[in-house]
Amino acid sequence: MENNLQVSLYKISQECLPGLSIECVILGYENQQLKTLVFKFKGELSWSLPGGFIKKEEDVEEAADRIVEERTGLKSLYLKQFHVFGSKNKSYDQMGKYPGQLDSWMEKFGLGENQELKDWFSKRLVTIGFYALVEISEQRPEVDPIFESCEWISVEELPDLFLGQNETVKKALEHIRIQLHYQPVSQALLPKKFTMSELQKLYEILLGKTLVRSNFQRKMLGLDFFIRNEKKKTGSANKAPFLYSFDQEKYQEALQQGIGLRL
Amino acid sequence: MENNLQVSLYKISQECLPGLSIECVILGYENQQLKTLVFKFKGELSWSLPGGFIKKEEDVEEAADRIVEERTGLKSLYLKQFHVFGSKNKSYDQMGKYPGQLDSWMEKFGLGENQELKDWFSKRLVTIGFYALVEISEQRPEVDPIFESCEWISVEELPDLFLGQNETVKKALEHIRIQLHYQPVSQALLPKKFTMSELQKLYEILLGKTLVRSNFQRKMLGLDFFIRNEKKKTGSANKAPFLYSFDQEKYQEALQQGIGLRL
DNA sequence: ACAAAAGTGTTACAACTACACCCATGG
DNA sequence: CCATGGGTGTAGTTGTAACACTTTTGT
Repeated sequence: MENNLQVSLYKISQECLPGLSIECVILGYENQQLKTLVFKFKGELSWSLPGGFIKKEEDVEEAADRIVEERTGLKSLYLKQFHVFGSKNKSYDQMGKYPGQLDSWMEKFGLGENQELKDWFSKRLVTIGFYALVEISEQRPEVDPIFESCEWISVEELPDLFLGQNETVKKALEHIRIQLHYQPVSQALLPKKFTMSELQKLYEILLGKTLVRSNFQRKMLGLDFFIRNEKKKTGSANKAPFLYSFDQEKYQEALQQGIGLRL
Repeated sequence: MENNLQVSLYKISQECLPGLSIECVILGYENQQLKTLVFKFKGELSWSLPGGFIKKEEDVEEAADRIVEERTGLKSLYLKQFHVFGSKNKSYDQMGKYPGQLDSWMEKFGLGENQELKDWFSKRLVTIGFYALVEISEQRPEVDPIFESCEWISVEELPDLFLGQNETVKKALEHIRIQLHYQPVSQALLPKKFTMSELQKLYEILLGKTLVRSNFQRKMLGLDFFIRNEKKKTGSANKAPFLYSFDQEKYQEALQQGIGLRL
């Protein structure tokens, strides 16, 4: 195990571009909450966003795809870079609560005195932030050797992540909020078929305010890129809502122009 | 001269982060046209966006500021990263029309057989794209030793720039267009005091469509973040328009929410 | 006085808000 | 048949589009 880790890290330091990393805010939507996938370091209390490095013979966007896939086990429907974090102070040597922990960290994971690894991880990092939008129910996150576990946590209740990562999440959310009318955000976060209530809840969370149910419904359906499917059996004592899905062609076209709604 | 160039390039290769560059789309507004600053290589017909590298002890944003300042001679009012170009094929070895020109290029500029420089410039590049918005009338662009001249050229009439740079400009414009209601774009491109016509022309260019003068004026003034100043003497046979400026506080506040206008 | 551009008014129409009402479903 | 949540109707308000009208300025 420890050996495997050393080998795979060594491989990274050989195959990847130095000093340039990717960090992913993997967002999903579950139980009417926007959640992000965070990983817990082995034997520590600190949490981290999943990240990785870019192979020398790999496009940056490909790298992000690969990294998300390696972490969640499934291909993300929607992945987008949103910001470069280029503070001169950022490096893996600043992991955890205190700086200068690289030595003890390497020891803990049985990485010994490998100078190449040490050089690699003590480098200043410029990080490209991506956000991925996935449907939680479809994802089976796998856990890396250096991590103990992972968890979907509501973005409202995130613990302290190391270094700037809480800021990273915040920035990703800002970005998504602004791009809501230009990018297929709801499509990526919702299942193929969904009810108007589900769509509304998502909008409410992303916009941070409550919306009037009846008006929301008419405005959305008025946009004319939804397909009405069969009704959903809720199993509860109320009218069965219709399930809707996106009309790909019309949806994409509308996004191109920007969805001009006042919500 | 050639020696100076060699020294300064050598210095870059020593002081900067390898494989990571910055490219700037410096936009200005003049004669009712949106223009970008492009540089012409010495003795060649090809044009390039201004760019540079990030020093090891420098934030990425600082680097962008410095690079814009080095090129235009003035500090930009507004500078923002908008995209990372991470294609695995991008490198300075692909300069000009054909790949593999690095050797002849180095020879032309009297850089000789300097292996360190050659290594530096043959590396794969990941490029962070920034756009800068400046007021053209205030700028006095200076020209780098490797360039022959620079010019403000309308974004509609750009010549072929090398590699992906026409795409870079296009992407920057898309970005600005989407962010128009969330970022102080017009403030940065216009002089401190401006007329409603000037503002309208700018919007028309950014949005790519014509707007009705009278309605535009009322909608804008209705937003309530403009200050009306003295009238402008146009020197022509017509009514003198008011000069407006931005009420900083109210403008920023409105941008925070997003300016909810249908134009 | 005239041309040109700025600024204001007007009217019809579209969109949005708020709320009321009816409909379907399972207990 | 009632509680619950889905779906539609409507009146009042606000925002927008199109175009006409008035005002100001230099020639």
